[in-house]
Amino acid sequence: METRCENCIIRQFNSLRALSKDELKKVADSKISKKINKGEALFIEGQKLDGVFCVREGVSKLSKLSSNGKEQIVKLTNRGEIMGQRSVIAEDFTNLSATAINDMEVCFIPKEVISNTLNTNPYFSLEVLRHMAHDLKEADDVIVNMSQKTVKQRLAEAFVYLKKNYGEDENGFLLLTLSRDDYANIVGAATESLIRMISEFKKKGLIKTEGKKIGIVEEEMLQELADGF
Amino acid sequence: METRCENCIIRQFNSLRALSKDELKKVADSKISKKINKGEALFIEGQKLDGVFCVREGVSKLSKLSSNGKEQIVKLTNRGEIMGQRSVIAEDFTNLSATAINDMEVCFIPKEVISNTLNTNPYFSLEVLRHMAHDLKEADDVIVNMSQKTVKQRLAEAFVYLKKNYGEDENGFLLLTLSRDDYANIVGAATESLIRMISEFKKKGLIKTEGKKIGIVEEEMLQELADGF
DNA sequence: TTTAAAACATGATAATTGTCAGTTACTACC
DNA sequence: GGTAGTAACTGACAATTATCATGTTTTAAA
Repeated sequence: METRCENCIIRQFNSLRALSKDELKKVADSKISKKINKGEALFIEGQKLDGVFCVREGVSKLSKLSSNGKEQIVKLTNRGEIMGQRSVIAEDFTNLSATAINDMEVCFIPKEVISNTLNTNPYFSLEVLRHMAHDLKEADDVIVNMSQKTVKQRLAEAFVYLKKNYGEDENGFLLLTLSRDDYANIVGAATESLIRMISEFKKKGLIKTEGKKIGIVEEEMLQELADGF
Repeated sequence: METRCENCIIRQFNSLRALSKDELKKVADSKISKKINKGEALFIEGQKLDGVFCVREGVSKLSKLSSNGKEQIVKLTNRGEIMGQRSVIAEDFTNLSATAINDMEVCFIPKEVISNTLNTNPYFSLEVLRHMAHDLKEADDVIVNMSQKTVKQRLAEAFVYLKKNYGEDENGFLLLTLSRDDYANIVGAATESLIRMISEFKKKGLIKTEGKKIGIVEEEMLQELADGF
């Protein structure tokens, strides 16, 4: 496993690319590489974070418990993303939990390095700002989808999203395999309702399944469904 | 009306407080004061913004149209807030429309001034970052509320929020008067459903109404209702 | 390999919310 | 002061979604 950030291609995909050589060296010297197993938590809602996580490999879900005890998944992270910035910047407890959906490889970067750099390198701040601006826009979209679309539309949209962002294998099944429970927590519905909807999609030939695995068969029709015909 | 930013107290409440004297002077020299009448738009979803708005007086709603044509209100702005930063920072079209809920007084600040300052003053960037971090957290909360709470719970929460953030008059009516339509677009429900729920709350003595005006009678009970008892 | 636990699935039913159709009340403008 | 137009409201009904109960399959561990 590559241990020097200077040689790590992942950083090209996130705000760390704005760092100078010196700054990058500091990050590399202080960072800690970690392996997180599927199902393990990176951090939990309400915790104080001492740094951020840079995702080298694997996918995690960012979720939050509602007062009724149900989990709501707010976002899935991609390879190359930095997690926990919001909390470190606002010097606040995390408002979300992060859980590995498959085996992950992440680098933990202590907050001191991050905040020092934020105070001195405006290009880095700007990069972080751009990333956060993007997250905020996506969050707004999720709000609108949640409140204006039906569960069916949201599920159709989720399938299209998962194919676009995580791809599929040679047999046309989504590379990112989620449990039915996770699907329910993404679209914000009862697990039973969600399973029924998956059955319905399958019956209509929009998707195919093989155990947990789900394949997108009719992407255009799913997209139309998501948009409300 | 005060015309020099140097003397404007409003800026203490937003990221502009991180500006140096020189920077502040530049802002003051380039800014344009505007009055926006109730119901008028500050900007519209999909537009390219040439700057940001600093709210001196009045309240606006940030909303987005869903594909089915319904409006979803994502956020109400407070006095002192800066609007349009996300779009200017990301050099992106606005994803939201801003409409005045009552008569407003705002200052328009051209984007060049903002982006120059972002590139040179890390404290300003950090302030903007903190503000955006706060918005992002709130957006996450809204997502969870939208997907996990009932319309009744969301409405109860909205009433408590409006009282806390905008206060009430001497007779116990909310200072911020919204149309039933706006309420529906905040909680994400059909207008008829929302009106029915207002009637129900009134019948139960949780709120009182007088035309459009709404007064909070049983704040604790509303809060409990919002939390799911 | 058996067995317990978890995940997946389906049916029946109830609760929530939306839609359509219509009435009443308020507001603004000639 | 009449009238057009919009907002507020109500009823009846339909669609969507949650809940509870129960059975089946898959997974993982003893």
